[in-house]
Amino acid sequence: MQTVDDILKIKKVKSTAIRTVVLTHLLKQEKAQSLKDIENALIYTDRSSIFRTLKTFEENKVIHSIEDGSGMTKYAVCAEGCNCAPEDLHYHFYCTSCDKTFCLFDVPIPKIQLPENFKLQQANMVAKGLCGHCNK
Amino acid sequence: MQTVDDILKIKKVKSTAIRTVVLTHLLKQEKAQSLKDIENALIYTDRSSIFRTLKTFEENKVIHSIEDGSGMTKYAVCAEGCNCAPEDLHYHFYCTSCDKTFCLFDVPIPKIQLPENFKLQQANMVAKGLCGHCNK
DNA sequence: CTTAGGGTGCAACTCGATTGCAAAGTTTAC
DNA sequence: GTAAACTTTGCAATCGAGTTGCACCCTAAG
Repeated sequence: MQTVDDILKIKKVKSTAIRTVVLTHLLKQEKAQSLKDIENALIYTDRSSIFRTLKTFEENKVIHSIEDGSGMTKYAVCAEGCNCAPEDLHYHFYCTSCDKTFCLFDVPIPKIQLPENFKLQQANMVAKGLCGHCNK
Repeated sequence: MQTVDDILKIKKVKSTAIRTVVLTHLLKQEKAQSLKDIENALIYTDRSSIFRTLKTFEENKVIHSIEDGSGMTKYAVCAEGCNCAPEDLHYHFYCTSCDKTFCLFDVPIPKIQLPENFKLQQANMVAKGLCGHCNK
């Protein structure tokens, strides 16, 4: 199993205290986290440092960001081997009740037939509704 | 063909000057419009009135909103008979070059196999890339 | 040790979204 | 027709996520 430092090394991101803490936290989550979630979860709090850490991670494909329509960008660790290319996409599910966003790795995204000449670069597929926990 | 007032009547939204102007404008567009787009396009400008008009339209299923990841919510007129239910969904395509959002009415959205107990209410499917015009 | 450069903390700012409130317009009851 | 009740509108102010400027710090190279 990869350690946090392994991941950073592989993705060529210098390991620092904040980065380790943030990545460790993200790895523990089953749901995508917003900047605020992270800020609240870690006793350490400096928005901008966490923000820049997330940007760095994103640029280096350590994590990917999700616009789930909640108004806050959420972040989740990329699966091993993910290049954040269209082929690596997966659906996200946003629960309108508990305000959590899940990565649905197991649900394949079909090829989208785009109009002529359109070029797909990436996609943001978010289904909304009630998660298993809230749908009772 | 439906007039603006017909649409408002069908959707049970009282017709007012602003509403007529905003809806007329939206009907003329081939791309989804942001609040700012509308503000700029109409000589008349009061952000909050347009904003509230859009909210009213959305609540009454006259238009639907799209989070295309550009940071601004975009709005487009619902197709006739649309109830904004999962069955009425369509993909959106956001062009990263010209910053425009298109509704891809012709591309069907396959049924998404959600995890057990999850309940789909709506979805926001945005593909990003280059539109036919920018991909040259 | 000294310097260069990236990383960090703090504070300030941007900008889309949203709200409070009073004025204007509309509808309803009498 | 008129007054009361409600809705819509315009303006100004606020909110909050995201972002940036800048000074300080820490590390690695010379």
